[in-house]
Amino acid sequence: MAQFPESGSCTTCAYRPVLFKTCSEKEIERINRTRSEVSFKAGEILFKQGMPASYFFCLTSGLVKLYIEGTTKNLTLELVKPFEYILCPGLFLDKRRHFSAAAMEDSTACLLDENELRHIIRENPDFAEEFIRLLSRQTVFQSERLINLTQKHMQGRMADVLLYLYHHIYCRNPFEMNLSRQDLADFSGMTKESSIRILKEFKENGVLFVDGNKFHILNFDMLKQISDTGKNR
Amino acid sequence: MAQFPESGSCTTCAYRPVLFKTCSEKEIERINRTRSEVSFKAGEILFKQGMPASYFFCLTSGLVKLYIEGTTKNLTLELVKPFEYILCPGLFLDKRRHFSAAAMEDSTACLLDENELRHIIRENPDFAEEFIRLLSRQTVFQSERLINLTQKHMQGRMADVLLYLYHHIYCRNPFEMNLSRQDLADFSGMTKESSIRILKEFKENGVLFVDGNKFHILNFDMLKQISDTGKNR
DNA sequence: CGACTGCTTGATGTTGCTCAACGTGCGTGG
DNA sequence: CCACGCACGTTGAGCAACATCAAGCAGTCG
Repeated sequence: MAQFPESGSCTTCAYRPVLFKTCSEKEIERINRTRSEVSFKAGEILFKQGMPASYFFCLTSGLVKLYIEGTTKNLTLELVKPFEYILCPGLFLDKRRHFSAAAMEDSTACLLDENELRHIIRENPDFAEEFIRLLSRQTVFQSERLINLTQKHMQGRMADVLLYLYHHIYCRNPFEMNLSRQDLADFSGMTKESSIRILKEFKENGVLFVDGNKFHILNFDMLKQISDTGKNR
Repeated sequence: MAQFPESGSCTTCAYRPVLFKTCSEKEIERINRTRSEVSFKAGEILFKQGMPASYFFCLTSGLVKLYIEGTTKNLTLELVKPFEYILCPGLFLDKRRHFSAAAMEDSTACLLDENELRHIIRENPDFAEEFIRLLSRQTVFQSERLINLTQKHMQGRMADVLLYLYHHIYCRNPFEMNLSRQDLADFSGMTKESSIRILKEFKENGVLFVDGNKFHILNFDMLKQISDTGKNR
C-alpha cells in the first residue's frame, strides 16, 4: 500500500463518477484537498473485516473483490470496477468493516475520509439522494443474491456469476478471466471442485468455451435459461 | 386493507421512532397531514414484489414479514415489528417493490408518500443521515444472512432464527411463536419437514422446549454454540 | 360428518461436499 | 542448474446433508 505522489486532481478527473457530478466546484476542491490516492498490487488486501473503518473508497483503476471470510471458506459479495465505490455500511454504524476487500489486479483508489463524506451528505441534498440510491441498489443486489444462492442449484448459480461477469465486469465476449476457480467458487457459493465440474459440464453442453483463463460464452440464451430454471426444480 | 378513521396524530405519538426524532415540529405537522393510516388483518398482504412502490411504511402495531417469492418456495428476509420501517429500496431506484410483505398478526401502519420522504431527506440532514444509517444496518444484516444461509448447516441456520426471534421480536423467553413451521423453514432456508426435524432434534438435546406454538429456549449457550459452529465443518 | 390445513414421521433419492491423488507451472534456495 | 515446495487445476470415489414423496394424525370450520 504505497502513497502516490499526487498524480491528478478531482477537478480534472475525466471520469468523475455519478455521485460527484452533484458536487459544486467548491466542494470538489475541498474533496481534492482531503482525499488520498493509494495503489495496491494484485493480491493485496485493502482492508479486512473487523478493522476500524474511516475511509470511503472510489476505485480508479483495477478490480477489487469484496468478500466475507467464513470459518472455512469465503463468500464473495461483489466485484468493484473503476469509478465505482466501496460503500462501507459500517461508516454510519459501528465504524467497522463488515467485509474484507482485496485487489484482483493492480489497482488504484481515491480515499475519502468519513467526516468529509458526512459533511457533503449534510450539505448537498443531491449528493445525499444519490448516495441513498447507491445504498438502495446494493440492498437490492444483495437480496437477489440471497435468493440466487439459497434457491438455485450449482448450475444456476454459476450461470448467474458468468452473466454477472460478462454484463458487469468484462463487457466483451471472449474474455480473459482473472478470477481463479476458487474465486468463482467463492462467488457462487460452492467448492472449487464443484466449480470446475460445472464449467466442464457447460463446456460439454456447448454453452461455454473454456481454456485456462480464456472464457467464451457460446450460448447466452441457454445460459440465461440455466440461470432462470436452475432452481430447486 | 381498510382506511382508518384518523385515530391519532404524529405530534402526540408517544412512540415516534428514532428517525422522526430528528424532525422539527413543523416537519412533523407536515408529515401528519400527508400520512395515511392503514390496518391489515393477519395473513393479509401489504404489497407484492413487482408492484409499483410509492409508499414508505412505519409499522405501528402487529408483526409483518418481508419475503421474496421464489419459483417453488419463499425466502423470508426479515420481520418488522412496531415502530420499525419497511425501507423499500425500490423508492430510489425503479419505484418497484423488490420483495413482498404480509401481516403475521393484525397490524396497523402509517404510510408516508415517497415525495414527502424525499422532501424531508433533502431538507433535514439529520434525517438523511439517520435514514442512511437504517439502510446501512439493513445492508449489514443482509450480508450476515448471506453468510449464515450459505455456509451453515440446518442446525446453525435454525439456531440463528430462534436467537433472532428471541432477541429481536419476542424479547421474553417462554414465548408464543406466531410463525408456522413453514414460516420458520422459509426464514432459515430449508423445507418445512427439515424445520420440524431440527426442532425435534433441539428438543431431544434439551436445548429447546417446544409444544405446538409454545417455545422455550432452555440452553442459550448451546444454541449460540450451534449457531457459531453449525457451519460446514 | 367431510374437507381442509398444518404438523409429523419414515423411506428413498439426489445434490454437492470431502478427501485423496495427480499433473502443471512457477518461484526459490541450494 | 536442479530439487523442492507451493499454488492452482483436475478427476474420481464415497458419503453426509438435505430434499422429495408418501402417508397418517389432530384440530377446525362449515
